[in-house]
Amino acid sequence: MGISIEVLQHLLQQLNGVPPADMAPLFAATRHVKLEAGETYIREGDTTRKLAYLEQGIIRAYAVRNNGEEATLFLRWEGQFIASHDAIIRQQPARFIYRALEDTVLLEINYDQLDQLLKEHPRMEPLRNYFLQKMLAEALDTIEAFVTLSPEERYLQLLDSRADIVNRVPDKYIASMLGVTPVSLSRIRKRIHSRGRK
Amino acid sequence: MGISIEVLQHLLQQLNGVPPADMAPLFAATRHVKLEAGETYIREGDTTRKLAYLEQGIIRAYAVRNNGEEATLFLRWEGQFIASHDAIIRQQPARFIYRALEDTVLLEINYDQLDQLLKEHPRMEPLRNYFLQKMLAEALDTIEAFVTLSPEERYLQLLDSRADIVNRVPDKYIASMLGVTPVSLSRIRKRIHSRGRK
DNA sequence: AGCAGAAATTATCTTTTGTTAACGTGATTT
DNA sequence: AAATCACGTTAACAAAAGATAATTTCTGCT
Repeated sequence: MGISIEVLQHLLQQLNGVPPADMAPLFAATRHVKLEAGETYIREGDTTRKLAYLEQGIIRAYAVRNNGEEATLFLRWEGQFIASHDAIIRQQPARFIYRALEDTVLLEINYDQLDQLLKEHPRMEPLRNYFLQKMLAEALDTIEAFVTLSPEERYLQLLDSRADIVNRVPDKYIASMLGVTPVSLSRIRKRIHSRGRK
Repeated sequence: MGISIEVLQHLLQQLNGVPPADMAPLFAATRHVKLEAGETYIREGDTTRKLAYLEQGIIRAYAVRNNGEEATLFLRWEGQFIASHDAIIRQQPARFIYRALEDTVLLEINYDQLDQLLKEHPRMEPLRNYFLQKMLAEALDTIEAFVTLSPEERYLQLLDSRADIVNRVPDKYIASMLGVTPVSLSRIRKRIHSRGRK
């Protein structure tokens, strides 16, 4: 089924006691976007400033390297926010590509519109803080994993915390997110299994 | 010498046209903190919510692993912001330690005070957005480097962009920030030099 | 200047990862 | 049903990194 819009509404209410009435103009500015599996949401060079809440599905953000290889930066799934970072944070064309791995439903808002809205309704600023902080916390967790854990440990951690996501996503994307090649991830899995059997 | 407070003031003015007069209460709530080289700014378990602007010096944030080893998450230097992430973002005791690598001068504000201030002066919200976005952008860059570059490439990139910082910081901290051991960084350096000579 | 401790390098050996290519397997298409 | 394609696994070898310890170099301090 996925996570309904009510969850988001509930979340926002909790944030800083923003009363539901105040949120009407916000939701009025949003729209639902449906992506098919494999469809691109944001492409390299895009300058549109989008912020979206994932109601259903998985989106993969990846960079294309000089040699043509793709490197997955992160995955986002239902209940998380996704934003065109470069455009929003740096006023710069997107360096990354955002593509749906499954059929995906987003609740999207144009960031410039949101900006305007927050100027008129400063009471809702906690919303912006909320997703910025959430994305920052996730990013710092990722960095922590890179400096404190081996690839194998990172994979085990991911399995532990998000086994459902790991099973929904092709291994090659998991591998590049962990900073290793698919071949290496395959060996890691083999090692884990052979140890588990003993 | 370091970067003076005027730079910060100037920065804030540019942010969203916050008039200087509005900033008086903000600066009234700040205080200068001086740290000696080696002094700890935030220790593991701390719950104080601090946000600081680095006027001079370098601070290292690191985690202590189960085996007692330290893993450097990041370095921050003059002109950057530093915040007790766990306390601010997650309302959670700090998992990381922040320690000055050199004599350091901070312009510090208590985050709860800032929160209060921003409620009274919503015009200054862009300040909060600014440092959140800046920290997020940096974190995403770090993640990008981890998934797209080898340790050697990450080191070269760091040398390229921040040679001054690399030279001010012991190699072992640089190494753990890059996700490798000091021994390995030493070999990387050797490889680079030997290639450079040819 | 000389000493002590920390930091960096080097050496040796083991483990892991990268690279390339071959092989199986399951899904999709025609 | 056959062919195709993408994905994961396996193999073989090269390159890099981890672990440990010895050694050298650097730094701070008295």
